[in-house]
Amino acid sequence: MELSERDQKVLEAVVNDYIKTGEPVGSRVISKRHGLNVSSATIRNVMADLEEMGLLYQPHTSAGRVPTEKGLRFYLDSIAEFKKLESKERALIRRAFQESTRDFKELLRKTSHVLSKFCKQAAVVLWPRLALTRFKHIEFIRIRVRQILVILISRSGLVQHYTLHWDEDISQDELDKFSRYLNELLEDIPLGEVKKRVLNEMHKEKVLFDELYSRALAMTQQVFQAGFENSDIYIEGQINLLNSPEFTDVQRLRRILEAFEDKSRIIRLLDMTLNVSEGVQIILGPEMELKELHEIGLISSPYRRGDTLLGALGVIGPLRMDYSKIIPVVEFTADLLSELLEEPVEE
Amino acid sequence: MELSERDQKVLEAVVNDYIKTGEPVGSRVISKRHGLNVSSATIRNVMADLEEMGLLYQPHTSAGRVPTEKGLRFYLDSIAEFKKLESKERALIRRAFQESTRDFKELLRKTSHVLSKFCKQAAVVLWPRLALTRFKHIEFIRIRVRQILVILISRSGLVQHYTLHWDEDISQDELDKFSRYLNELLEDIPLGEVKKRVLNEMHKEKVLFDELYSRALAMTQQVFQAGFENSDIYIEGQINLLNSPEFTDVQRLRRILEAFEDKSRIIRLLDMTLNVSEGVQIILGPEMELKELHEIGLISSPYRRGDTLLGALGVIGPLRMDYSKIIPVVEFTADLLSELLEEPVEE
DNA sequence: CGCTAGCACTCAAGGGAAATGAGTGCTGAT
DNA sequence: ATCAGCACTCATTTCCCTTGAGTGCTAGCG
Repeated sequence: MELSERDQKVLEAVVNDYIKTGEPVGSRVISKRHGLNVSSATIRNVMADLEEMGLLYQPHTSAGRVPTEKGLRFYLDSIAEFKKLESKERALIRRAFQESTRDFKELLRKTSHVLSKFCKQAAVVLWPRLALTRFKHIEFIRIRVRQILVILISRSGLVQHYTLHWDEDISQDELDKFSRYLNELLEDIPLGEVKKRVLNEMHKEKVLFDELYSRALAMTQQVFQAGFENSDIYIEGQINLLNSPEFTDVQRLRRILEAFEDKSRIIRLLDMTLNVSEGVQIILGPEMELKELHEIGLISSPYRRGDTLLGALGVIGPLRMDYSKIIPVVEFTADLLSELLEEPVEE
Repeated sequence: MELSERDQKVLEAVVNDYIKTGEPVGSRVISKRHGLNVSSATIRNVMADLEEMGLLYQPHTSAGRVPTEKGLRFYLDSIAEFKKLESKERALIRRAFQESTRDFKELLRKTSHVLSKFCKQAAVVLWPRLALTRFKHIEFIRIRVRQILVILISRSGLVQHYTLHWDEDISQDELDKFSRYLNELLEDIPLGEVKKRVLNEMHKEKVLFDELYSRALAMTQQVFQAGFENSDIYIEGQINLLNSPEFTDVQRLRRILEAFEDKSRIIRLLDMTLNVSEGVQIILGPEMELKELHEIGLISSPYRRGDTLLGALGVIGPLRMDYSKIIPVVEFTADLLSELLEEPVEE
């Protein structure tokens, strides 16, 4: 698709005005407000062309134009240029993180809070993919007969736990031995490799004939099979969606919030973005499979530790949101979070 | 306030119809539908009386009557009789809990899910007051230099953790000693008494001169001071509020959801109910201090283990909700949760 | 040939008058 | 005491008209 400079300017103007006002924008406004020195009639011709290309759309004959999803996409991909976040804003966000503890969960929660506050939209933060974090510590606690609480801690301080039912009752003393054995065995390996390591170990001779070892391994196997899969997500600031006039219609709002309720979908959505790119991504509603979310957009970015992409964070808002503000915020926040997760060099 | 039998019947009819339809109810409907064999004119007279007493209210001259908060209160306290939940429903709720693990958090989350699903309103479940649960295990993990992850497990399997910054760096070996010492010291005492016990211990001679002990105690002191206070709450099904026509007005809805956003208020609210009574309580919006919540009602009940009231759960909905359904559900769910929390006798 | 001024046309949105109907209060009869 | 009947009130709905923003088209201009 080729657009002349002027065509692009007109499209840009339409998108910008539409994002600002939410109303269809007419030719007159554009010819007046924006620097193109042509009459409204000319703009109309251009707009008619853009409409033919499927970039604009007219709600009804006597209304102005609204960008289509295709138009928005084209604008975002080929026309708009997004700056880095201003240093003033950067400082503000940094400050918001200042007081927060270094507790992992707390940090993620804080992140979602900050994002939703600064972008005035709903924010999502995906938990790190467990498989990528490294083993630090495991502990088995006997809660009651045949019921064992398994606690897993990753090197970065992420705590996971899972309640396990076991066929026979095991004393706390023995469980302590399990812990000691496993803590040594699994030291510092990525959680994603635990299963493999355990399987390997199970076939070693010294283990095959040692009841304690093999039970410990069997238990670990089961726990990692069932227990620690759950990736989770923090969603915050859904109320902000109420700010947008497009969601004053309760039915629409309902559909969308319902989609949020089922977190697994959002998780999958964010998870997908992890495989695609390293930087900020924009996914427009109509590009998602979920038709409940057709009317919203997602701006997301992965966060990392070192070179591994751990998880993702993002902002969810109406298609008509302030990309020029939100994109830099998302970008910076992701960087900041990555920075905070960076392991300091041991002194 | 004294009401004749007939007056009560009329009030009841108004409340019931209003709850069902959400519209002001007129005299004609009442004289027809409900078993009182009097004409609408007579009903009108009765209604006029009830209005004078402040139990009913007329939005405008030619509209029917709506119960006032006072009227609703009177109805709930003195007129309505709530049955136990039907056994069919009971079985359904039991079933919903069937598959769930015995993991504490999972259980609470499940509870909020079940409540919101069965009552078709928003549900809240307050975490147990930590102070009332008993000590099971504490563990200190060195995450990085001068940063220690403290994990606390209560006897019922509730896991809490907190990231602690400590002035000097302590090796994992030493931390393990801390754990062993404290696990013995604090065995099985209620968490609310930990601080006292620690303080006591600090003054004992054998501790005063032992560096390890006193450091461990100091650390515990600090953790329990700052870390484990946070009571939390699960809120689920807020979307259900959108079902009620009274909240299709976005502004109202906004106010209410905003109040939800700040969980601490809701926590305080539920926490208060814990001190009042043992059974189901109904708090009507106007009775709360928070004027944001004037338009909603809360039906809550404590849950317990044995004889101690641990926490509370409840349903939040419009003032006009189906009390006759929800009250029994809340009551039963609280009982069921208490039952599930019951510690089985050790075999 | 590209641009523009001008004009007729379209259509959503706003506003006001009239119709509708649910519900009341009061009165006089039973 | 209770009720039938009637006049009255007032929110809600419906309809129609006006308004104004915006378009497409065409003829004329540089």
